[in-house]
Amino acid sequence: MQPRPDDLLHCSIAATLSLIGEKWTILILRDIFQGIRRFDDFLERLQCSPAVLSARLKTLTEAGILRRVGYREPGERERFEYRPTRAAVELLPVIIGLMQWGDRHLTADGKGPVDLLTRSERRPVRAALVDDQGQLVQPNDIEMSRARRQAEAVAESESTTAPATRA
Amino acid sequence: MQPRPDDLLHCSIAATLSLIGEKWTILILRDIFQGIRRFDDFLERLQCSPAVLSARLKTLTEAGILRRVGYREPGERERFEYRPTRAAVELLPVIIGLMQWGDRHLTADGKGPVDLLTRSERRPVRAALVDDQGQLVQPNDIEMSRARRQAEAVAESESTTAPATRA
DNA sequence: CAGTATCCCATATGATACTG
DNA sequence: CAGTATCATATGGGATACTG
Repeated sequence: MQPRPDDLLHCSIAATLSLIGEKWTILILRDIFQGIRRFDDFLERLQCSPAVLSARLKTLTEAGILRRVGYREPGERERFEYRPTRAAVELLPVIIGLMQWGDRHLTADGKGPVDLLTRSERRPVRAALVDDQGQLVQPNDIEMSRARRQAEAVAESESTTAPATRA
Repeated sequence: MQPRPDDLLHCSIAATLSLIGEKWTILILRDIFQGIRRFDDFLERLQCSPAVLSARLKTLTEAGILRRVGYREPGERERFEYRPTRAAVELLPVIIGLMQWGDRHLTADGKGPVDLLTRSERRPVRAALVDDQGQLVQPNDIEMSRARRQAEAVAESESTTAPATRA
């Protein structure tokens, strides 16, 4: 998915989507977080063509989101698997956020077919917004505005404030 | 973006993507959260064709993510604007998650062009994973597994556990 | 198993003109 | 302003065959 070049420079949302916004990419990451590691296993779960899968895995690997790791089981030839990197893990709020939204808004009972629990204490997990102290933030207490960094005191005529979140 | 029908039923991630996974949809929501409300303003910022914008706004409205509201300024004819609903606000972890990932991984200095602050105390905001008590959860403390509800005690031969998050 | 290479097609999109 | 209509094009993706 390629937005206009201008957006790629000026908007991290567009830039990220240009990397992981293709049709199958997020579903590959979903599978990764469910433990899928090998080409044929992805293929079976996604039901996409191997060419597409190959291309997406390559993009994800080049972006540093997956690592391609060779391994060899005793007596077997070398195989490869794809593992999540830290950059992949940092996409979890996005992926879990998508899942949670679908659970709430697109199912009859508001519950989805996949559970998320902490390993340690088996507590339910959800994506949320927090401040720099880890305290939950109410969504309509948020203001999204253009950052003002160094040399940007220029072009002051344009409005830089933003009305922001209000349902 | 239409994944295979099977996924729509069994995966909330795929289901949500089928609604908001199109090329411009998330960028429309980005603009919504920056206060954009009117057709021509979206058009100018997105630089997409009016037909596409129209279609996406329709999808978002039908999905209950936006509301189309008529208004009339004194002496003017009726105009329309699009406002976020609660369902839109619940997508913020996804949108902010995308932005935050791009800020961290796709910029030189790790900082993006948009700031997120709480209105009340002007603290930085980020997307994160929390448990049911609002406590932060470490990403690799998470286990994603098929929920076991009512009649699913069948088909026990298949492995239902998942290795999950490990970089 | 783990991919790559082709071919073809559906459709999303860009460009543009038009309407109330 | 707020869209709808039309047309040409690009490209993502499905199907399938092939390779080390």
